[in-house]
Amino acid sequence: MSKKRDALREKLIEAAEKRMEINGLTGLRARDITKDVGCALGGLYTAFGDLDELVLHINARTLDRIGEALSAAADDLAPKDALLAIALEYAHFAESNRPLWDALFDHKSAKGEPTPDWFKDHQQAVMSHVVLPLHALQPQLSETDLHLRARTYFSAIHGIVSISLQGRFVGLPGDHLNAEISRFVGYILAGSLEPTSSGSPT
Amino acid sequence: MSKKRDALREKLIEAAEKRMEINGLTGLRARDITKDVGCALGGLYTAFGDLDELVLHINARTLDRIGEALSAAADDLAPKDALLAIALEYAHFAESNRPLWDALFDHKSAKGEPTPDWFKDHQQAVMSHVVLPLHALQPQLSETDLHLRARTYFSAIHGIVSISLQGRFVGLPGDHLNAEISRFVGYILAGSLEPTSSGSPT
DNA sequence: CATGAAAATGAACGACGTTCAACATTTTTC
DNA sequence: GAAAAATGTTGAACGTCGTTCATTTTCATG
Repeated sequence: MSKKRDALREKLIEAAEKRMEINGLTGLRARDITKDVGCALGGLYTAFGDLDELVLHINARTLDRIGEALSAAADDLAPKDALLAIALEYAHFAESNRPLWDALFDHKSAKGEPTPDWFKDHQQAVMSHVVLPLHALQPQLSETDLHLRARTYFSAIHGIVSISLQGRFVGLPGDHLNAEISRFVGYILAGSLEPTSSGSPT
Repeated sequence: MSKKRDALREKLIEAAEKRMEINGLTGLRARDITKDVGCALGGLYTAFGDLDELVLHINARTLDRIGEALSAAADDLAPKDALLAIALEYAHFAESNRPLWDALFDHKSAKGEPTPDWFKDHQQAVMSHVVLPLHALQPQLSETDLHLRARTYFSAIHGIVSISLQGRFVGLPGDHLNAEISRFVGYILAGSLEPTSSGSPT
């Protein structure tokens, strides 16, 4: 029933992803993609409701790749080492997959549509690689707090990588990224494990 | 000689900024702006080379406002308190100026043009509010290292704020932002001042 | 007032995402 | 297997956008 349809969807995602790896998110044209696939322009709108929806599928794939990369990097490591390895691997992935990684955060759905649940699952899968070592380090945390801390840690690393890679911010040598991350993670781990720092800082 | 021209530029920036506060960066139309100002569509291109260039001027204004806000927040505080206050104020500014703040990071020049120097100056001015207390805390740092650490600190806070505000990431209560920032800054300050953590972490 | 340079104008252009009436194909029905 | 209904595919056409540029208007100067 939907065998052909699914095949077309897959081919479109593949072609669009290939285009995006070269020209980035802003260089993605419906006409180019459909030409690559060999279907009519309108065909894209029988497979997806939107060009945004197609991008969402590409981004889901990218999230999965990030998840695999983080998983491999943290494999077998002790919790603290895992957190550092994840941060460094995240930076490495971003560097070596710039257009795809950029699209992950540059893309905003034109209409006000909220992020679909199936996409959030892919995000969650990435986040789980931070949750695991964090849980090992701080087993007393509630589920909610654990996820809050994981998101905060991930967000901070993401910010460092993000602003470093988009060199448009005030020029500073960009190859110090790994060193900055290592030092920064060191600070966090040292600070968060201080038994005296349990009070709220003011 | 260029009095009228400068007046038009100013009116265009003002009108565009007002539009952006309501409809965001993606809702910015050359036709709307010029209609608001009362000039012809082409008039925008006698004042600016580009719509992107106009956005750059709005963003420069936003950076200046952030600088003022951070300055006021850190006023008179001890270095460690200043760093926390800056982080919290940055989050507060982002929350209460969403469209303008979003544009600051969503905007990418369509062509490959690098960020102009005059714009980097505005960025630098913001960063200087992090550099100052950091220098007080770690006076032994070289100029380069100082700016690297400042950018890393700013980037991390930015990442936390950024991912928290764009709620599309896996749903977690958003009003914990301040608490997360406070805790996180506490970690960094505690960890970075540990005399035993001078070795490279592994 | 005449003149020429500078600024302003808005119709026109090309590129884009999206739509939809027409056409083609597959499935169902008898 | 033919006819009919449902479904899938097509690409010309539409509306919107940023941008251009031949033309007109403005205005300081001789």
